[in-house]
Amino acid sequence: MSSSTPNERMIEKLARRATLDPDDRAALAEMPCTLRTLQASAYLLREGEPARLNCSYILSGFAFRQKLTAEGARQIVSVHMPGDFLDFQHLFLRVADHNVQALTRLTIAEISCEVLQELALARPAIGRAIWIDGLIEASIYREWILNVGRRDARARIAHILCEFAVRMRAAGMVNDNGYELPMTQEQLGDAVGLTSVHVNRTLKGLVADGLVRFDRRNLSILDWDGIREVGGFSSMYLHLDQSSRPIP
Amino acid sequence: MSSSTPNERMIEKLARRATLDPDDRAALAEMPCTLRTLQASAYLLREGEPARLNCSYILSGFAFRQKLTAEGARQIVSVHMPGDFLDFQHLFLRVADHNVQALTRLTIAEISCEVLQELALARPAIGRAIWIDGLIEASIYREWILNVGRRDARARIAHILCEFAVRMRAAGMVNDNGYELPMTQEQLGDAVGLTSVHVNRTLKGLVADGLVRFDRRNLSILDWDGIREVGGFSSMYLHLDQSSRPIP
DNA sequence: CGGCATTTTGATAACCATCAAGACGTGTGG
DNA sequence: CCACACGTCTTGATGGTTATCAAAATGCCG
Repeated sequence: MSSSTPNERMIEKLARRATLDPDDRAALAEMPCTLRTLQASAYLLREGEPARLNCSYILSGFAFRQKLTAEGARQIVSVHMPGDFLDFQHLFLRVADHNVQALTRLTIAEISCEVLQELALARPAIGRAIWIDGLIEASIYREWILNVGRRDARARIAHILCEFAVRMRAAGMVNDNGYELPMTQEQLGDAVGLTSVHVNRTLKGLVADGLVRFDRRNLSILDWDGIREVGGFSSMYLHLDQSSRPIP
Repeated sequence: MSSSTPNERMIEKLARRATLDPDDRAALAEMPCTLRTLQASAYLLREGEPARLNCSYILSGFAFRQKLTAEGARQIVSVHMPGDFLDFQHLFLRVADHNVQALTRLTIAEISCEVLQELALARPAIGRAIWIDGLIEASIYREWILNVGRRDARARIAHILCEFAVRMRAAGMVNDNGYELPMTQEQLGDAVGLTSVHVNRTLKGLVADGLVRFDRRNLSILDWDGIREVGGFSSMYLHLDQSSRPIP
């Protein structure tokens, strides 16, 4: 009943994925969770590790998923913001296939996998919402494969800046015209498959062309249509609205 | 009860994802389906299209998912073989965010989304198996992002050849030492973010080094340890065995 | 103020794309 | 059976994009 359990933000996000009735919300709100705070760059999960008994989502701060090649090159495969589930796939898989790391100082809520599974089973709308959330994450992965595989540096960076802008807005994290980009240029490079040096030059190109402004990690998009076109960005793959099919 | 409905192969694959009891299997086997055959390169689903009422999986042949940049460059984001679900995400999402195309002549079984959803709800083990299947697909997407983002041409191609070898074996599609690679070098390039010209040269390099043999689209791996090392391949991300966590 | 991470800039080289053209293979129709 | 057309594979030459190496400038935190 309490209107501000830590779970609120996560519930709101799930409610955007599927219709939750008041009982669903109450069940989620009452789900016991423990808060944990991590320093930037702390690992939440390591590749090869057995799945945890807990499952967590972000309360504040940012996190990312990452994999390494045998030679040690790093690729960031996703970036996560408040409300996002972090190790949700380990509800079902035995072994972690990638690393999850805090991007900034991070506060998460941990809930028991067992409790969440029971809830998903007992209340189909909740299971459905979590499932859909995972499907949308997969859609973002597909777009990232396209981004890294077939766009040049300028388009890649423009695209990821657009994606962040849209997702940040949906998460309520935009301040007037821009947003706080919580990544170094090296991390940005790791997310789009470029070196930090080339990210720096390309980013400066976008700034020089008047498409974005970028002061001390605060990014403002000055010409939305322009940057959208450079990046070939369309938000469809984020399935922000109408994400949920009507229940048959 | 009939032991050879078209659904058999799909059931076997799901059974590798989660434990299905005889009743689960029977329910899946009895699920009505209609067969459809498509020519190579026919579209099963187009980006932007509203979700279908049916959901399909492959009986024979190969298919792939694909996205295009605004400039028309193509990126293949996944390749699918017999037993794989093709438009499963549209159980829940309203709009297709990518294209699905036949790679070879393709036979699929179509089942009603409604029926499958009801089944997934009524029989948790089935819902669980389908869910896990999607989680593994997401894991493969993550590996592909790493592949295209951080490996050079030689490693990229070695890696995808390893992945196909392992998945083909799991799908029972290997003939003695090799497998039939159902892709042109141009399609291979679209899957790893390279041009067909560069795929050709790189492939020839792998052949010249005695790692693989490649005659008329039949690929044999001659030196498994060697090619695995070149590609930095480890099959962990495929979650082939022990994919399913024990039910708490 | 000093130390450290991050950003910035320059010079050079590697990798891969692009363009072009020929070879090979396969299916089709005369 | 041959001729032809078409897709795919192959090879060569060239250029552009991005990586690499190096070092200086900036910003940030203690």
